[in-house]
Amino acid sequence: MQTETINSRPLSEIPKIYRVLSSAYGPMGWWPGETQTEVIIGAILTQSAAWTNVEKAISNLKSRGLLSFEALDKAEIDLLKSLIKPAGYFNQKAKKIKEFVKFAGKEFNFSIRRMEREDISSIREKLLGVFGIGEETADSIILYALNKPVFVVDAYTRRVLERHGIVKGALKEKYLNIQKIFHCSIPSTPENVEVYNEYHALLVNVGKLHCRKKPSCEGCPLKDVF
DNA sequence: CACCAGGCAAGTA
DNA sequence: TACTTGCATGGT
Repeated sequence: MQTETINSRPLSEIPKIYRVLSSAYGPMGWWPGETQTEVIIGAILTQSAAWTNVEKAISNLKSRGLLSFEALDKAEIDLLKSLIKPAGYFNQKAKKIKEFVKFAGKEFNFSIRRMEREDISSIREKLLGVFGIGEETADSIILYALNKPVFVVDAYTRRVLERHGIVKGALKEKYLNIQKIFHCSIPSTPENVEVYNEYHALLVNVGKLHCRKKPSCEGCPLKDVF
């Protein structure tokens, strides 16, 4: 047994936040994506981009039949750039997608099934070795595409924890340390995949509504709870 | 007009 | 290790 408290607050506040947000907003239905491959490509495209713009890019790819690893691997990179343009950073992201599918081919013979057979720490390490895949994107792929229990930490997660005084210095804290707080409170087991999925979506949602620069805490379900 | 969105890599000190 | 900067479109 290790960390029982976070800044002198009981660890049980993590699941409590989840309960409050869940009853306030209900099922969020993340991640939007018809296939596992689409979720993975979406995870790369959504890096520092608005989801509405990512949808346009994915729609463009889909209409050209470019949502399979094999097709993406064969496609001209300039075509790829033109199709994903709405998602922004298209030069960077086209290269990232190319590097990812090359990795998927070499390491897993373009098979998501083979990718799923890896255990979490192994696949996470491999993903982090791919150009363009950082910690959040790697964990998003593992959770939302491969359905394995890792908690995704993003900027909103940090802002919410910071704003409500749950974790002081959350904005600066290392990714794995923030993640550990959630893993210690809600164990990384297959039964909790749905909880991790929903929890991350709920944090992004409440963050968007109430945790931007201008404090608009009015109506926030977490107001006066912590 | 300014600001920012479900980050990351590369460069600098 | 700890900052800083470039990457780019589209909505508010």
